[in-house]
Amino acid sequence: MDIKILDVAAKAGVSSATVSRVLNNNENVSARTKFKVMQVIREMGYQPNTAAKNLRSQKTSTIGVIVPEINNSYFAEIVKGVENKAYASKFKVIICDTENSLEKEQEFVKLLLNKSLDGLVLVTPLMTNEEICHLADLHYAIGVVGRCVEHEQIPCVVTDNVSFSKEVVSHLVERGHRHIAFLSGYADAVDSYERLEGYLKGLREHHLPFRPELIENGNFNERGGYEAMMRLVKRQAGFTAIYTANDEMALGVYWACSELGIRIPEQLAVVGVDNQRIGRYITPGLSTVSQPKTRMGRAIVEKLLARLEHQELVGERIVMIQSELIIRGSSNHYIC
Amino acid sequence: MDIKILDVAAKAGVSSATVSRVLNNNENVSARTKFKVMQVIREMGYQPNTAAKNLRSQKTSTIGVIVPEINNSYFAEIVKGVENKAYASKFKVIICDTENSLEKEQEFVKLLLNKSLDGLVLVTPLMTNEEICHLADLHYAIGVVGRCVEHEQIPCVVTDNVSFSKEVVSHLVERGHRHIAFLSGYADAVDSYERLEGYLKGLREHHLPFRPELIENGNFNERGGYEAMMRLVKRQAGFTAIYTANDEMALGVYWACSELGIRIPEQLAVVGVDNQRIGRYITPGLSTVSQPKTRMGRAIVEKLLARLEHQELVGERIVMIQSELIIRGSSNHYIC
DNA sequence: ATGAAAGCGCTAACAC
DNA sequence: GTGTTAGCGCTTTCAT
Repeated sequence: MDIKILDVAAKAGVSSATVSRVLNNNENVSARTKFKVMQVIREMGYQPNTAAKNLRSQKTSTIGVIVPEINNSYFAEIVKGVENKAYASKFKVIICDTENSLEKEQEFVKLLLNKSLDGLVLVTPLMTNEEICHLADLHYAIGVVGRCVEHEQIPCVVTDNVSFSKEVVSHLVERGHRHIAFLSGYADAVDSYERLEGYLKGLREHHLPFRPELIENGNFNERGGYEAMMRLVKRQAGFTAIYTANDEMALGVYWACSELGIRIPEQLAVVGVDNQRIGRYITPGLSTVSQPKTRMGRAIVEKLLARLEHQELVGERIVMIQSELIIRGSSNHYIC
Repeated sequence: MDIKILDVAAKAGVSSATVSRVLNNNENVSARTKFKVMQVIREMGYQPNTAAKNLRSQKTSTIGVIVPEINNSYFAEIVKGVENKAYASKFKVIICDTENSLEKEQEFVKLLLNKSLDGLVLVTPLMTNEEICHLADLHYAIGVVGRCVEHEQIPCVVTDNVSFSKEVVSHLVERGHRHIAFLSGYADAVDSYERLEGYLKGLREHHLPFRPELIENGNFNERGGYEAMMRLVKRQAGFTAIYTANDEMALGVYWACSELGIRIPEQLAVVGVDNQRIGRYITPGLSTVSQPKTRMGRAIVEKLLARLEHQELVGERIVMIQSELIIRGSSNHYIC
């Protein structure tokens, strides 16, 4: 059997309470005793039993993180930030890759209820805001990334969709474009909606008319982008630039253009969002918006751990992370 | 305070032992009692406390997985397999992204010692085989992916580096190549070594001489591949094809070729390993070897959980996962 | 088939 | 500054 605290206590000639105090850096231990105990701990290779500690202290030093798919660089980067920050605070991280299954997500949430987890990070969750708020009402510590949930005690890390989308429009206008199409993702995604909003605000700022026939939906994936672009072209609406709500759809646009013989950027400027690695390798390089994903992960953990420590949220509830427009060949061309 | 097993017992008019039996699907409970207890559990929304359960049963239903970097599709896919399989068996997964820090890796291993984890999966670990074997000697459940550790009780999931490398050579020979260069990763990496071995065996099989001046090291990254290719060319060794130990270095070769005006595949055939997504988008498409990463993750968890259940390893200790050669434009050209 | 009771290994309130 | 001790909430003999 393993060594337990009483074994250490016996060998060090003190009580288990004193050993516990040493382990938990309690003030009330003389330097001499502390030294002695530490020495015995090292000698015996003692490791405090986590389950016993958790049971007694009603804490686990563990948080969960739920992502739709871990094998997607966007989420993997966020998870990295979560793990790194948690590790720095001696917290463990249990992951859940839901594969877009609401059921699996809800199943995982039970780890909060059965006290396997001190807190939970939801990255673009499938659950409704009501469900999330309900958990927070029950005083569970929740943090959300990529969506804004209206609840006093829920910190949210979001991106500045509206602001960078306006920036994209400004950039295109500056290059001489006046007819800019927009490809959204699924209609009900917040990111989609907010990027559309930013696009519209950008147009207004530059006194450009909003033309509904220049809006299409591409479901956030490559094929969807391809098909949306085909529909747009067939409509003969006339546009010289396209802003796609993510890089994936931009790839679909590239694909469509190569089939249709449309030259990028001379005949069509393209700007995406996500700064996927591929964008740097395709020709021409894809202009895009870069979001500091790892930092987003770190930020939400910071908020969550503070909430855990002080029993309530501290500081700003909503953390908006600034993104950066990266201009590459696909939109870096002046038209007259 | 939360509801505990005694509350359920009281309300159901039974003892806590009976409730526990129901929860753990023990045979010795009458159908009637079981039904009644289940009903009360549901009514009260009872959730068994994990820490108490863990403490009492000396198990955690949790495994750890250590990867060098989670934000790398190769490892992310493996983690996905690990998580999916674990979830299917009601196990939780704690991740550790070491960022190639041996220290962090060793720190994480302590979770095994302090009983936070029932088992641990090491993906291309930094630790020495000795360290890993030592843990296994102490009867901790360990699984290794991407490296073969010689220990009775350690299951290993590895790829068929030698065999697919031979296949790559055969493919190139079939296209008419007789002077094939090889770019290895870091010299001490097993993958590097085995791929080199397969390359050499492939040459022998086709009665081609081994020419040491055609071997270079590119550190598994893009820049390294670029520099290695430059050295190779400067050497004027004369070769018409190059096999790089991963796709990353192949990208470096593309880069070098574009600077040097070498046409792929007409003047140089290129084959990589990993089937990174980028390979499909660059021009010409990169021939590569695809490894079923998610399946590797599932496989090691399967082994590990079986080992946990039966207290010892069952079935094959070494699982070799078959890879697939994907031929794209970069090598699909016959030379005379 | 069910209940009583003894811990699992630790922490913290209380006593000295 | 240190020791004693009572649990944390569950599982599992051992009775019955």
